[in-house]
Amino acid sequence: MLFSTKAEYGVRLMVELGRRADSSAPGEAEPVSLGSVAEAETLPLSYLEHLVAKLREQGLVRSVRGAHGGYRLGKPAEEITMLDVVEALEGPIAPMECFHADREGRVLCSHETDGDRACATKLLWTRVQGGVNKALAGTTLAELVEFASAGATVEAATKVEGDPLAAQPA
Amino acid sequence: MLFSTKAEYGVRLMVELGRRADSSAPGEAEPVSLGSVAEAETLPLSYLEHLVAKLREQGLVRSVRGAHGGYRLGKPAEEITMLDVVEALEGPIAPMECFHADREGRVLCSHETDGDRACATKLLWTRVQGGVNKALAGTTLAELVEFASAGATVEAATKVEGDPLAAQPA
DNA sequence: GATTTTCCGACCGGCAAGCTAGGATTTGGA
DNA sequence: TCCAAATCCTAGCTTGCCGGTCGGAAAATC
Repeated sequence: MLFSTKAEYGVRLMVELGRRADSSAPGEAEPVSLGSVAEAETLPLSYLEHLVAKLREQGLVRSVRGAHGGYRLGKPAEEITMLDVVEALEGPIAPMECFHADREGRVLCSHETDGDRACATKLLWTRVQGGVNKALAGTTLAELVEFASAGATVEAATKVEGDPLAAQPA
Repeated sequence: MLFSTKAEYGVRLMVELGRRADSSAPGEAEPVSLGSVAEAETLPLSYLEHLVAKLREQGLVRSVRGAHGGYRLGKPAEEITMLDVVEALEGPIAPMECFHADREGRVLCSHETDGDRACATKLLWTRVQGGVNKALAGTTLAELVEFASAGATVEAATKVEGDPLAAQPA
C-alpha cells in the first residue's frame, strides 16, 4: 500500500465536513461533531480524534469545544488540496527513504555521494514523486465533495469509461 | 515512504546488471555475481539474495549456478519497465488497502457498497494510482542504465533545471 | 452542575521490514 | 577428485509503525 488508513480516513473525514458545510445555510455553518462523522463513515471515533488533531495543527480544520461543538473546515474547500491533507496525516511524501524533496521540488538523494556518479534511480523516483504530487496537489477537496454529492451513484462511479476519473488539470 | 527498500535495492540491482551487460562484448555477456553487485552498491548480500529470487520468478533476471555463475537480465533492458520490477518486489501496487485494480486499470473499492453512493475518495486514489503507474510503466531499465552510464555526474543530476528529469513519454 | 464535546497521553497486539544464519545444491577448475 | 565459488532455500530475529483502545482532563452549553 502506498498510503495507510490515516490518509484514507482523513480524506473521508474532510469530505464529510465539506459535504455538510455545503448543504447547510451559507455563512457560518454549525460545527460537525466527530461522533457523527465516525458513525456516518463507520470509523472508530477514538482513532479519528488522533487524525483530526493533525489536521487541526495544519489549519485544515478548526475546532469548537464544548457541547454542540465540533469541527469546521479551516479554509474554503477550493483552497484545500489533497496534498495538504495527506501530508498532514502521513508526513512528507517521498518515494524512498533516501529521498528528500522540499515543496519546491528540489530533490536530494542521500546516495548522491556514493562513488562518482549520481544515484541512477533518482530519475525514476523523481518521476514517481512527480506523478503522486501532481495527482494530490491537483485534486481539491471541493472536487471530491462535488463528486460525492452529485451524481456519484455506485453505477456512475463504477463504470469508468473514457477515463473520466483521470480528467484532471495539468 | 511510498516504497520500501526492496524496490530501491531491486532497482539498483537491475541497473547494475544492465550497465555491465551494456559495457561488455555483444552477444551473451558473462553472468554477474550477486556478491560483486552487493559490493559495488554497498548492499547486504544475503538480503539481495531474497530480492533477486523474486525477480527471477518473474523472469526479469536469469541465473547461472555454480562457480563463475551469476545473473543476467531476462529480457532486453528496453522491454523491462520499472512497473515490472517494483511489482515483482513489492507486490501489486495500490494506493490504499481498500483498493484493487487489475492491470487493465479497472478499479474496485471495497467500500463501494457502503450506503448508496460511491466512495468519494475513489476519484482521488484513482488519480494517484494513475500517476504512479504512468511513472513506473513509462520508465524502462534501458533509460536508467543510460542515465547512470552517460553524463550523469553528480553535477548534472543535482541541478534540476527546466525539469529534465520529468521529461517522459506520455 | 450535568452533559456534551474536544483534547491529550499512555498503552497494546500484530505484522511487516530489514536483515542474518546455516546449510544444501550446482558447477568450474586445480 | 576435491575444493571453491556461486546460487538456492528455509528459518528466525529485532525493531518500529499501524491501527486501535482506554481513561481522563478541560471547555462550553443547558
